[in-house]
Amino acid sequence: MNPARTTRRRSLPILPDEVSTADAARCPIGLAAGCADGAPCPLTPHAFAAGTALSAEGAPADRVWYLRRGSVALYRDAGPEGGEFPWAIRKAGALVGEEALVQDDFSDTAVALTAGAACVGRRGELRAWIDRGGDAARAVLSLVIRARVAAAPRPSTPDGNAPRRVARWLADEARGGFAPPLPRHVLAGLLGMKPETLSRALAALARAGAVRVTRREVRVVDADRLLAAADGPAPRALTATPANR
Amino acid sequence: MNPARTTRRRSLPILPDEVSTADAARCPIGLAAGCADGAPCPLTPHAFAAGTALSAEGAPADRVWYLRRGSVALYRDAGPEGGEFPWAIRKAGALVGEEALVQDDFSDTAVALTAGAACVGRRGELRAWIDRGGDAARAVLSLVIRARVAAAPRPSTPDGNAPRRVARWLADEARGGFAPPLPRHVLAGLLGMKPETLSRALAALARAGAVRVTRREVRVVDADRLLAAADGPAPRALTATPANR
DNA sequence: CGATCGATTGACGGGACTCAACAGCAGTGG
DNA sequence: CCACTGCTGTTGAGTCCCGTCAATCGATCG
Repeated sequence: MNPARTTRRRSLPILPDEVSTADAARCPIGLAAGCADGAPCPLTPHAFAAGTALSAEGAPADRVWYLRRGSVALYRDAGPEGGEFPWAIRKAGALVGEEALVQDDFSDTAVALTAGAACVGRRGELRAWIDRGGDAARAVLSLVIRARVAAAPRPSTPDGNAPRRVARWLADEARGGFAPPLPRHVLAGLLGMKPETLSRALAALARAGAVRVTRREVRVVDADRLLAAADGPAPRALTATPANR
Repeated sequence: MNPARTTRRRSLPILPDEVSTADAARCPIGLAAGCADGAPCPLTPHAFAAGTALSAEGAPADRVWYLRRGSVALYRDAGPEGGEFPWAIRKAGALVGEEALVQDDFSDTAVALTAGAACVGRRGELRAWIDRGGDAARAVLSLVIRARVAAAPRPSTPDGNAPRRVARWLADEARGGFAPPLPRHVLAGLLGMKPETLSRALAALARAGAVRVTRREVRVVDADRLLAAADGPAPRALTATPANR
C-alpha cells in the first residue's frame, strides 16, 4: 500500500545541516544550563528539512530533541495490517524523543512536517547533565509534563475490529492468563468502545476458543488463538451466531 | 444518563485514612529525598478505598500522588453530551496528578479502581523540593516520562460524529481563522478517521457555512456555526447532499 | 425477597470504512 | 507548451461494524 512512503521517509537524511548557536540561551534547557553566562549547553542546534525523520519507532533511542521551529508528527505502528498512523503533533517549544531518558528504544517515529530547527542532545550527556543540576532537571521536567498534559485523550482511531483491539489488549495486559480485573465500562473506555460492544467482542473471542469469560474475570485459555485474533486476518467481528447469515 | 454515578463519585471522601510511613524509603521519591537516612520525605502516605476520587478535572491542582498500591482510572470529559470516559490506567509505581507541577487545574478526574495506598505531596512543597535537589527532580522526571511513554496512543473513542470532532479540533487549533497546515492524512490520523472521512466532514462543515476549504488550507469563516457544529445537536453527519433523503 | 447496578444479548439503523474513479497540482522531460 | 507521471485530495456507491435502545439476567446489598 504505502511502501514507497515509508521507504522514502526512512531513507531521508537525519539532521543534515547546522544552524547558528547564537540564540541557544532562549530555550529553557539552555537557560537551565546557564548558556547565557557562557556555560556549555548540553544540546547542539541543527536544522532539518520537511520530511526528515527524527526518530524511528523501535530504533535505539540515543538522542532527545528540543524543537525550536517547525512541527513534527509522531507516528506509531498499529500492528500488522493496521499500518502506522500519526497520533500527536509536537510544535516548537516541545521535546521530541524524551523517552530516550528512561528507555532504550524510541517509541514513536517522528517525522518533520515542516522545515525547522531543533537542539539535539545525546542521551548519555543529557542524563549526566540532569544528574548534576537542580534547575536542569526542573526545566526538562516541566517540558515533559507539559507535553503529556497537552496530549489530550485521543479521539478515535479504528486500528482494527473491536474483537481485534480487545485481543491485542489482552495479549499485552494478561498476566498469568488473567486479564487485569477492570470494570467493563472502564476497559471499554480504554479500548474506545461501548460496554455492549466490548461484551460482544469478548463473546466472539470466547466462541473462537481463545478466552473464557465470566462476569468477573477474563481468562486466556489459548494464547495462539488469541494472537491469531489479534494479528491474523479479519476475525469476522461481532455478527451474532455463526448459524445465521 | 449517569448523574448518579458522577454524583456518588464526586461526593466520596478524599483520602480518608492513614497508613504507616515505615516503607516510605522504597519509593523513588523517598529515595531521592534521602528518607532512608532520616531526611523528611516531601510526600505523606495515605490509604484510599475503591471509588475514591483523587482528583477532579478542572479542580485546583494542589497535590500530586505517587501510587504505592492499587490502580486508578483517569477520566476526561468528552464535551457536552459526550460524557466523561476513562482513558488511562495508572498502576502502583506511577504518578497521578503530576500536571499540578506545571499548571493550576487538574486535567483528569482520577478515581481509584481498587483500594490502595498513595503518597501525597502538596504542590507547593513538591515544587520547592524539586527546585532544590538534583536527584529529586530526576526521580520525578523519570516517573513522568515513563507514564507518558506507557500511555500508548489510544485506539478509538467515538466522542461524537466525524464532523463534530473536526469542528472541535478546528475550534481548538485554528489561529487567526486558519487551521494549522497539516497534510490531510496526518490530521485524519489525529482525529481517528480516514482521509476520505475527513474530507467529507470538512465538506459538511463547508456546506454549513462554517469553514471554507481549499486543497491547501482550511479557513474558519463563521466561528458561531463552527461552535454550533462542535457542541450543538447532531450535525447530521456525512450523508451526501441535502437534496437526497 | 425486593431493589439496584453491572453485564449480556437481541434487533435495528446509521455512519464510517472500503473500493473505486477522478480531479488538481508539481515535477520532469520532450 | 504539453504529455506524462506521481501524489494528494475529493467524490461516489455499497457494505458492515458499532452505537443505540431495549429487555433480561446475575450479583450484591439491605
